[in-house]
Amino acid sequence: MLANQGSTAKIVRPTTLRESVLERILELIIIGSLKPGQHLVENELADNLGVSRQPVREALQLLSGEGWVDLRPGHGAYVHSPTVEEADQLLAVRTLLEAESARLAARNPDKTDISDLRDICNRGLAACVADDVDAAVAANSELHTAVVNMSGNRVLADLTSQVARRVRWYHTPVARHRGRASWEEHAALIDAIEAGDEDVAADIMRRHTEHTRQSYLESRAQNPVEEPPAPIRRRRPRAVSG
Amino acid sequence: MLANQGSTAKIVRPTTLRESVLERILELIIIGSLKPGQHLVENELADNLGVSRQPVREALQLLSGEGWVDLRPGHGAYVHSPTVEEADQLLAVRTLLEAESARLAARNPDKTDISDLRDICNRGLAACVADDVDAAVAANSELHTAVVNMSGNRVLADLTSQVARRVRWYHTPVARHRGRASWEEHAALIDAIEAGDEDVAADIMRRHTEHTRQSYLESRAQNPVEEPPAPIRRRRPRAVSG
DNA sequence: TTGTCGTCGACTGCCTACAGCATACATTCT
DNA sequence: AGAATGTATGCTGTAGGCAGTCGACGACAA
Repeated sequence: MLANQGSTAKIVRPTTLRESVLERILELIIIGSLKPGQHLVENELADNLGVSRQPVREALQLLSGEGWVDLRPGHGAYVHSPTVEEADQLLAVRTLLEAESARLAARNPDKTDISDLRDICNRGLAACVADDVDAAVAANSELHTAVVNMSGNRVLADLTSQVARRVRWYHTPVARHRGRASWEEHAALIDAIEAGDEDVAADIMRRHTEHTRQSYLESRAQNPVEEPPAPIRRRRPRAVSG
Repeated sequence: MLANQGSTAKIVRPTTLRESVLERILELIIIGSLKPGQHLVENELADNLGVSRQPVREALQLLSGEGWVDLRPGHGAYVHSPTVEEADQLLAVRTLLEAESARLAARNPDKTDISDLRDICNRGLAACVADDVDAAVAANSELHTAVVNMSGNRVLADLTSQVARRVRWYHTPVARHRGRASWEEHAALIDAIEAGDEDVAADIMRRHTEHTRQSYLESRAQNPVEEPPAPIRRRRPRAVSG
């Protein structure tokens, strides 16, 4: 189901400089060392990372493809900073995608997958009781990932991940952890998947992610971030066919 | 995410070389001059386009972000060639996204938008009757684009476009035009949107795109493409949070 | 004070060149 | 003959450098 990481290990990764630069910049963005809206000067990054500008440039291009940074031709790269509106739309789409994942997962539930889910759920609940926020967040993330992978639709999984990334949860930590109620919803979800109740599973997931969305929006309303002037992105519209 | 093209027109486009190279390569891919699975040698492209390798490289990186080409570190870029499985999954996701678009469009229908839809629909039907396949395909594309835009969710529109692009319809032209029945479905869809029938609109769109999916798959089953060895994509799994 | 112009600094975009692999072929050994 | 190894070639990855361009700041005029 999930690309088996085991076999991938066999492949010799020609771990290019560009890739490692990409990872490091990404890390800096995630931990918040590079703030949303910040201008990423190629020379600075190159110097700090001890490489030339070229790998940095290419890493930035790749990051833009994943929605982490925005490219303004002639101006350089800026850390992507989703507006409230965009975050709202992203979360709406996420709800849609994850609900479908839950539906597909329930369509042909797998015994081992289910038991994995239960393990994760138990760990998450334990972490929640122990007030270990980090562990709870990790388990939560793990669980959602497991469900989308169970859908069997890799495209769906990819898009979900992409969409979730672009929300930038880390800037509103409050929303990442809604406590015990969240885990009860998870448990109910697993039950529905195990029972093969497509509609129920989808509905639970939908409401669950909708809760998260509300949490996020409220959290963001309380901690308003100054919205930097929207970078001029030059996207060309492509027709939809069919 | 999709910049409004109207205001963009005013902005002086610092049309970089990389961007024009990107457009030209994209065109070559679309018209089929560069075939799926083909190895894109940077030097060749650079020579043919009369530029250096650098802009070509960067254009390829950007194209990889949009799913047009696959990058194999140390090997270069290859025109993306979706497997039947991937195309199937893409179309499944497209169904999901477009059905939601139709739902949202029906949630707050706009008079002028509706009349635009009808115009497009009439043109499409006329083209269909006149056996003008190109015009019919264009109208079809236009209509779907209009509906996703009516959803008011830019992220949704963007993702839909992205997903649709990755299917590569042009390699199975048969599936792009299902004739008159398709336009009757469109007409019904517009009625539902105008009436504000969310569920009906979503359902019509779902079945409509599902038809297209079936068409595509059958068409591809009849014209099997030799599947090139899957390039080793190095996707790093990212956690989903929330 | 406000609007306009010109200069300056900084950064990006692009080019050329070199180094490092990967693949394919030729060669040698068993 | 078959397998393993050496070699050659083509391509990618990276470095460094130059020119063009954008934005900011300050000077000058209304």
